[in-house]
Amino acid sequence: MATQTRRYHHGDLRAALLTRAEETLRERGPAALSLRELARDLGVSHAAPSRHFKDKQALLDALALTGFGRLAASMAASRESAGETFAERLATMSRAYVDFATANAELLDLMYSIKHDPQASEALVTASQQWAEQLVELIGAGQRRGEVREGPLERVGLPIFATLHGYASLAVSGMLPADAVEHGLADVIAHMLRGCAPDQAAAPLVP
Amino acid sequence: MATQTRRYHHGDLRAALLTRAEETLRERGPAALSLRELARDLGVSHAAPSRHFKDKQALLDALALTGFGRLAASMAASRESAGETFAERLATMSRAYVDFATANAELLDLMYSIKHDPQASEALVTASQQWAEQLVELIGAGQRRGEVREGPLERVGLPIFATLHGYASLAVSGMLPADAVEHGLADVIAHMLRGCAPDQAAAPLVP
DNA sequence: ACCTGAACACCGTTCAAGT
DNA sequence: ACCTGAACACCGTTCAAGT
Repeated sequence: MATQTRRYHHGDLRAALLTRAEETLRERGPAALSLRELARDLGVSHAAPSRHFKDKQALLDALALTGFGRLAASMAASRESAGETFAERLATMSRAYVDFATANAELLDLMYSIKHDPQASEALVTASQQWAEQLVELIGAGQRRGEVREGPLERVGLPIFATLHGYASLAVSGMLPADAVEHGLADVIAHMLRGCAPDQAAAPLVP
Repeated sequence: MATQTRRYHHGDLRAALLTRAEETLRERGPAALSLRELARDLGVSHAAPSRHFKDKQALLDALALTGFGRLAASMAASRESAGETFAERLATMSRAYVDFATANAELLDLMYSIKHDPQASEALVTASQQWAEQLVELIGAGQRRGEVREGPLERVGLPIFATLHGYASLAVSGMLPADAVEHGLADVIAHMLRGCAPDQAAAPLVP
């Protein structure tokens, strides 16, 4: 498709690049992401993106950063609608995480793959830990209510953290049939509750 | 190995490509993997690899396949040295999985990232499920011993599966300090045991 | 059968020059 | 300040031709 009028200055090239990159990632996967194609799609020269991202990795990092931001926001939002008990609130938060993961499968992969990179920016590393902190707060509240067993927050939280992340990861990588994701999540939540219930007390079941 | 005594320029290019590719993956990450560089390293023309792998993806698939094979083998080997009780055997298998993951971080990523691809070969998909089946067998044996609660194997197994996979995944992606991996694993195993203990019975602790 | 060498259509990155 | 256009050094893939 031949371009017609091309504005010299793009209105907000940086934001446009990120938006388009996420679309491409979602629709055609990470291998199909190319700076040159992005520039072409936005009607800009192939060198223009370098004004906003020093290289391709910088664009991927920025994309991951927005992902972590949206994940944390949707988990925070889920707290508003959550119930009173630890079981209800854990279930709500778990659903928020798994929903985000299935709705943003390729992005989630990008978000976590970036972290092997020792070059990863400070901002990215802290952003990646933000959703875990919401879970940690939840567990602390559960302990205060006597619904979660005693112990250091990280030690009680780590297995919950791993379970949730692992389940989302299985769902995202297609190891779970798509129609089994919602159903399996209930079993996973029940497992997490049993695992962190106070001794000698049956964990409350999810509704 | 069916060897031809006669060779043109290289003895076993296919195997050499896979070996070298894994070294590069481990040392310089997936982005640094290039067929042309591989060919250069092995002293062969850049078109030679296409005789053995129809394209780059085919080489990555083959690499992932060897990975799943080795993972399944090392989990199977861990069964030999495992104890009698479900708790001991679960702990041994979990360690085998996490050890493989940390020793082959980039490869593990490749193994799972390949599966979003609907093009993934039949062989790859079945190989990716093989280690899970060993875990399923273990759980079945645990149920027969009365050490794991009743229920369909997939439903009881899925949370264990998710937890183990998630923990390895956290360790691999660097979200866990490297020196915390071994220590955290004990908590994770204890959590799994509590989560699948029969009702009204305390789960045995790992040694 | 296995490999070479050239060719093609892409990349990411850099930089002097334009507006 | 923001972008262009050319240049450079890479890619993956294909294919006629060599051995």
